[in-house]
Amino acid sequence: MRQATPSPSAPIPDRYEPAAVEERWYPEWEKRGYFGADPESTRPPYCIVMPPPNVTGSLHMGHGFTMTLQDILIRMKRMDGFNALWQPGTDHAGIATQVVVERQLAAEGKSKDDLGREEFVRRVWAWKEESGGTIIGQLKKLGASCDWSRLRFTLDDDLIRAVREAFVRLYDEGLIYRDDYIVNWCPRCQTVLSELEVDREERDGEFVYIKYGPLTLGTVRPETKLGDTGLAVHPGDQRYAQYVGRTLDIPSVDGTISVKVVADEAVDPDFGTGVIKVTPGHDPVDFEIGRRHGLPVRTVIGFDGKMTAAAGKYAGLDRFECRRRIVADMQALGLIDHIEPYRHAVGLCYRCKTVVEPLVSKQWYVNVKPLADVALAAAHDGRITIIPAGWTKTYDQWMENIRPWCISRQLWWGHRIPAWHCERDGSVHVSRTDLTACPSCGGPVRQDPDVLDTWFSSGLWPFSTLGWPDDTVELRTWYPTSVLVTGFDIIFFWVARMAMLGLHFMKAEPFRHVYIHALVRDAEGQKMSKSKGNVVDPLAIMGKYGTDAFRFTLAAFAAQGRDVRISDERVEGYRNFANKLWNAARLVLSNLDGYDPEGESPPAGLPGRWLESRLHATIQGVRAALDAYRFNDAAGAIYQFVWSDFCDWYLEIAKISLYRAEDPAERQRVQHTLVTVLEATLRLLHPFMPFITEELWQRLPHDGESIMVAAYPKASRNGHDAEAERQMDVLIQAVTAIRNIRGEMRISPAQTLKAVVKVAPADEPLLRAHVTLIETLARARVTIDPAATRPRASALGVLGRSEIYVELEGLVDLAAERQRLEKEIKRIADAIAFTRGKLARPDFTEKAPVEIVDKEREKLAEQEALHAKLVASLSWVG
RNA sequence: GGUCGAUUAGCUCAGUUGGCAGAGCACCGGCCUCACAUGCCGGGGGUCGCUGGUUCAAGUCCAGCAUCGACCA
Repeated sequence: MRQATPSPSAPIPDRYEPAAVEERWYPEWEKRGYFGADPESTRPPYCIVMPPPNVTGSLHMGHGFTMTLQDILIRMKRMDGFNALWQPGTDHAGIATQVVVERQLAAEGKSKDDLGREEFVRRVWAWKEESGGTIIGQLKKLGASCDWSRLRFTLDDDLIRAVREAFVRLYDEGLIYRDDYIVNWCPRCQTVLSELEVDREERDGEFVYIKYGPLTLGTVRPETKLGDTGLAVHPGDQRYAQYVGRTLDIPSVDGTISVKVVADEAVDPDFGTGVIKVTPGHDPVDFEIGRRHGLPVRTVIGFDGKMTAAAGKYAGLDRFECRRRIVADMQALGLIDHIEPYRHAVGLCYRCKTVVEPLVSKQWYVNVKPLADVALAAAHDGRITIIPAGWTKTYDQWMENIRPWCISRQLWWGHRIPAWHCERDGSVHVSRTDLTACPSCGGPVRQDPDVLDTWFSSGLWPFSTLGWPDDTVELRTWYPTSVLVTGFDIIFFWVARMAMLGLHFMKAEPFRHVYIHALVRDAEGQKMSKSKGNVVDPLAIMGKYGTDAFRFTLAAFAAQGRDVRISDERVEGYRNFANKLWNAARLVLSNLDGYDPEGESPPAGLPGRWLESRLHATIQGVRAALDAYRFNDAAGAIYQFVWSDFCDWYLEIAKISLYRAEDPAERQRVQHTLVTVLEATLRLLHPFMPFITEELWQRLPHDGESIMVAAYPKASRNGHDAEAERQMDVLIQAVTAIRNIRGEMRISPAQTLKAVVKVAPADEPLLRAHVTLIETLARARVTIDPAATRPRASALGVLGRSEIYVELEGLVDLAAERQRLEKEIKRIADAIAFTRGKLARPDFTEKAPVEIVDKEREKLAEQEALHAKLVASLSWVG
């Protein structure tokens, strides 16, 4: 081991100051090319494609969380010898981005139509150029080690080519088609929305019972009465059987309308009066009923949300105003039976919260059913594993009930649909290249005005970013990718689409694992939202406590299946952890004088062997946890090791050798243990806390140019040292026993105690060899004597078969010790009663495994011995 | 209405094959002990939501109930 990039002269502040360290190392890593992955490398591939954030967005907690987890995985795998690619990118986010720019225009008193399509799109690109770098810069603040040289944007030329290729192929395979169908329409955004883009919200409304000729029925949308073309009842409903098949002429608010009565299973006979009006033009369920029974579609609400000419005297009215007017008019005509208050779910545009209007229109669809079947199979035969497994069911249910995917959007920002309409013969032509004339008749053509659903391009992401449709070395190296890390909220939007399209075009799953994490919430468990004003800004947190503390907090709380609640207080705790590590390293670094990194490593003493054994267990635990995406377990194991094993115990022990350097060899071997264990710990922690670990690692003796490219620690074959752990356990117990007496007796730490150990023969060599350790850590003068008798006025500590007497003469009130003993006696007596009870039951002794029963007997014996000692010792303080 | 999840210390949460409940924070007591007061030492605190069942043994498995939440309709 050599000191590669030492900075021994630089003073080490006594607090960790993150800002300077972060600013120094990230550019350095980037400059040295550590983030770049080489497709020609012979190392085993590992790849994560980043779920692309909105190009014009900025980093929020959700990003911070998911990107931290991805960075932990990629850094760990990179260090572990994999050819690790973290593929970054951004999404054009069609509707979201368009809405933002429309708002900007509105602030200037303009609309997108004032500008025209070309100018508007230019304007969006300008906004993209202006704000597109923001989130990238923020990801760098977070320490994200993606290969920035491969950054992609969903509207890059090569990705546009991939989208066109995919569209044309699906079209040629007959999987893309156009259809007149009822869709969710946003009258504000002037576009169709997929089912997933509609948010449901409970609202108070009215359930209006209308007299409908001879019948009465209830509806929450009286205004759609103008579009009614039928009535429906349940086939088994005897009350209305006589009407089924008849056409009724119903006097209404604007003349008489004709409706046909049909019987359909979709009607719930127990809801309302059991009769529903059928408005195929404005309700998805009614549309289906209409199709089954041949009812005509009558559109009375237009794309602008206003009543159409077909609405007669109500034409031109806003749909909600029309509702009020119609109810009033019907009331006047005596057509209202009664009105009940009613709470029901309305559909809202997920971007602008306008109430969506179901409307019939011609749209482009993908018949995803055959793709879904394949995607479903892949999740069941082990090609795709979803973690935690519980989400598989959600994925299954969606795939099993999948409906045609509406992929056209009436937006201007996005991938224009590669279809051309002939203005002469009306034919439609789908093409990879732009058409200028109709291939069949040579007539003039114009391109379909619509753009594709954003998720169509994101669905290609795992392979389009790697060069598809070309057969690139990147694809051959990294596809299928290793894991997709994302939140449960986009399982349908994204995971499902990628699975379907990846399997379809690549004939292989896009990712082997899907790790689904939870949501980040505020300290009270509320979902963060701008309107609630409870948004916690990750950049503010990072600025206040440091990036490493922020990342570690997220990892430490990332228990599977549970949301993460973040608050300043929690991050502060891990800021303290970073500082603890910093100071531990400071202690080590300031005691390395005379240390020869190249020198022979002397065999470690007991504490060193113990520490190495603990490190070994920690490495095993961290690796196992990361392999299983149990980030909280991994973080917890390191935290515990650093703070408790390394700092609280080993460093305190090490000081004895370092400060009382009687024996240079002893000092040398302690230095060796300190350096090697700390160095390995830093590497183990690096994926979680990249900055502080690099900074400290560079100051320690080390091999290599950066911790980022150093090896991830491996658990050694014989790493577990059971004997060292057992022996150290005895010493720790001895120290703790004395400290406990001091604490309970409220004796000042400044007071050196006098203790006598009546040692059991088996422990005598151990305790004699390490008496200084006990004396120092317990602040006591300790005498080891197998034949010791108990001094007058002393406190008793029991240590296995040995006893420790702490002299209290003149130090404390003996009544306090008596109290302490009595408390202890009661505790043990309760435990004995419990164990005896267990052993007294024949069922237990006969049916439980022998080793369990033996363990209980052994325990009872120990408890009884301890009890006897404590009881006997009462007389010493009486 | 359907599906899934949650309910463990004052708070936030761990607890992977069933074998006498853990952490962090908060709290109480004692300490500025030469790495760290963003710290050190010691301590108190839980009938593991409720009711049954399986088992020698249940926080852990099964059933039902209650409360909360998410998703889907």
